[in-house]
Amino acid sequence: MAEKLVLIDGHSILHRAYFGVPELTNSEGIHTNAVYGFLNIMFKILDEEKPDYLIVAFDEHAPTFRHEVYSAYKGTRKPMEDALREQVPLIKDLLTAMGIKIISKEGIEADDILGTLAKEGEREGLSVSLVSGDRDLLQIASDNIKIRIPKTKRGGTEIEDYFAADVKERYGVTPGQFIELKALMGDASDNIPGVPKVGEKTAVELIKTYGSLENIFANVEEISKKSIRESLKENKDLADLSLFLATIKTDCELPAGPKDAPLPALFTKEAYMICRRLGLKSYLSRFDASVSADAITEVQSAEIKSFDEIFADITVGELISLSVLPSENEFLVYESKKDAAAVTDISGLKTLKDKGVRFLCLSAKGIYGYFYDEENLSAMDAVSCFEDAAIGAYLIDPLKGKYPAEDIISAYSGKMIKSFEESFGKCSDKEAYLKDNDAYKKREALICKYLLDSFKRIESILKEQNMDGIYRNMELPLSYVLFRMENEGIRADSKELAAYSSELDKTIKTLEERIWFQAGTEFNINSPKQLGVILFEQMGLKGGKKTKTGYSTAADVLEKLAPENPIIRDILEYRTYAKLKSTYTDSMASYISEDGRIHTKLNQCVTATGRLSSSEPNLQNIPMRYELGRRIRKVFKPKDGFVFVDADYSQIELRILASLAGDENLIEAYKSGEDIHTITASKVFHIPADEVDELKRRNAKAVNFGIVYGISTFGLSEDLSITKKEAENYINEYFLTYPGIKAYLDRAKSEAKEKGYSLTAFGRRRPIPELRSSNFMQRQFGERVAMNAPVQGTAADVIKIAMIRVYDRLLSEGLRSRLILQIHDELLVEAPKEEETKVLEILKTEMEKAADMPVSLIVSAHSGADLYEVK
DNA sequence: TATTTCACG
DNA sequence: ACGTACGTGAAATAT
Repeated sequence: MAEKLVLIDGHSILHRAYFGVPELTNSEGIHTNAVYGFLNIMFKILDEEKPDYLIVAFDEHAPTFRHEVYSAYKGTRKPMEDALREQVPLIKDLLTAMGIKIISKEGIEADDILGTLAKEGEREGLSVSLVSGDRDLLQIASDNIKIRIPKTKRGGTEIEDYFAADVKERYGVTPGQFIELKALMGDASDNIPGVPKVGEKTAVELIKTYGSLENIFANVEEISKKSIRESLKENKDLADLSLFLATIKTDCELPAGPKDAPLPALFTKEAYMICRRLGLKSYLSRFDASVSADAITEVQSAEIKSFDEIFADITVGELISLSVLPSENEFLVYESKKDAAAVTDISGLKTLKDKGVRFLCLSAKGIYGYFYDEENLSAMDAVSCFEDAAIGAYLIDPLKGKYPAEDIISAYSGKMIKSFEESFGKCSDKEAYLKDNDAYKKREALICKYLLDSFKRIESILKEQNMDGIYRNMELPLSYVLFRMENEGIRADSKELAAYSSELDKTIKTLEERIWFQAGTEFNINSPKQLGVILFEQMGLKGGKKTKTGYSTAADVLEKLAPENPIIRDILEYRTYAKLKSTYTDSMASYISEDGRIHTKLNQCVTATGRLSSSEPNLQNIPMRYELGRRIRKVFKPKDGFVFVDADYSQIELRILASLAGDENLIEAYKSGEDIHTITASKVFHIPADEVDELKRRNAKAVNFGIVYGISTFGLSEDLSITKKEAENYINEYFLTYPGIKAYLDRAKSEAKEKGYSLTAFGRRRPIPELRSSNFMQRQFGERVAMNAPVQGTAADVIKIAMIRVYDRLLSEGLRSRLILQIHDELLVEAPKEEETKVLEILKTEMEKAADMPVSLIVSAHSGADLYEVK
């Protein structure tokens, strides 16, 4: 086997990567998408080829990316974006740190460097792979030189490979003729003029007939089409020039040859440091443990000189270590651990708290349990000695979704902490603590020290951004309320769940048989892939490809096919039953704990808008809309002697929108107390309210909803199964009816564009980086987000305030009723029967007065004997 | 691990 | 010419 040489066209691949990978920045805000994409492509090639030699070629002067030349020529495209430009030195540094040979030379284009190296490698008996995004390089292809063109398809990188024969097959010309082809047809992006009037088709035909440019001109009189003939004769010099320009040189003087560039070790300490700084986490795992350990130790040993002095380890039970900083003894830093559940002795902690020690936590919700066994404090009082760095970091950047210590520290103190896995491998906290106690403590000490620094920074940023109030008066006390709610849980009847499950199972079996019979074969109905093949290939139903992997079999697609074949109805029904069984009966049962209750997690630092989320299990998506699923709700019951009291806001988001926008017509419509969708229909369709029929009301309702989502004609037309034209009319009429809404949405967009984020009425931020994306789709998405986030976010703020107030009132009035769930615009309380009336009043009052706005908030509350009854 | 589908607000 | 309504989480299958 011949030795292998891989050549990479540096700028071209970086350029491809930049446009192929969505915006990506590290904690310092440096763009890294192109670097990341470059590495993806490079490592894919290296893993595949395992070459013996590797060279990356760059143009000496970076900025002349092809489309910039194009812009000078045609004036239609933007100059290279800064976000791409700034990544050129980054990738060069990283490649250098990896020991990879980079060749660039004043006065020589990267194309020519690559051409020269490829031919030289071939002469030296190497098999050559030349990686570029630029098809010009195809002229270099031979039997030993493979041109590899990566394409960033959705779902990953695919590489097109061209040996000489492949070029011939694909383009019908040899690699050598490829140059002549280009000389004839020209290439705007390369400033190659070509011959006027000769386009791709003509050029291919000419080359196929005559073989070469020279031969074409020798026989130019034979050419039948007059305009082409004349143009060729007139522009021979242009053709010659184009040929010269299009030809890649293969005889340049270069500082090094292929054999001067043996594949280096790549995963060096220096490279590790750069990957870390750039936040290229997925590449860190490729580094040898010893390399990363070396790199980090260098940094950290400089920070912690005598860690025994500042580190004390309070072992609670045998599992938990808490890191304390005696030098700042008013603050104890606590990182909550998964194993924390096993803690038994909490006296040490309580003593510290009584002494006035304050606790900085990463999830305070997870540790309140060590301090409070009685409920006798208001939410605000309960959190008075706690801080939560994760909540702070979430408020500053709610898009991350996760706030581990290492990330917070690197973002707000600039220090680096090795990830747990890097330090201890794949194991639990407990295992690491036992196995390598010294290292474990040392790491805790570092986290402790830096987390405190980080939090100081977080506090000052919150203040700068006017979110200190939200942090201290809303989120922090809420974390305590959530702790109480999670603890309380909701009772679920496992017997009824099991009974319903087997009932569903019967129907599933029946439907399964029927579907298999109709399909004529047994297959997995749950597999969209198999189902797609059955429906669209075997049964010949007409379905457009909709997903990136194949046919879409989503409900809305199938719904349209329902009249075609009865199997569709059965499949849809099967899906409904299967979903109910797998998600809502079988799995729900596994979450019932010993107390007979389900303790969902109410996540406070997950959503981009400020809403809560619920998981393990998700109790915010228990079926409701259809009777079949809704029946599941009967298994959720209050404990004996109690009832459920449930209260929900009526159209909170639309009311908030009306208020934020200050639209007089919509505000007035709400003040009238009449049905808002009917009023809207009446105004939009210019008919009296009593002539609004079911359909018109439904359409108006859809527009109302659409507006809140950041309406698009497409979305509305899909939702209502109407044409885009009709949808557009609806929207236009809507905006004429409520001009204040239109003005507000425009303002929301432009302000968010200017600032880079949107704000709720309470000052919560949502950054919208998509608004500055170079991708049209992304920008459009950003605009919808800018319209929706203030509305959804303000609603989230309002109910959070309500939750704290409801919690406090239940407590201050000495009631035994407890908040147990929040479902975005709805609160559920478990109340002793005798407190039912009182709780109905408390919920309605506290929720309605949680915010005072031009359109008042209306809450309807009901009680019932199970979750089915209360709604 | 990613994708598809679908439950909710 | 694209390919879309906003916000979630979970299960199942495919990779």
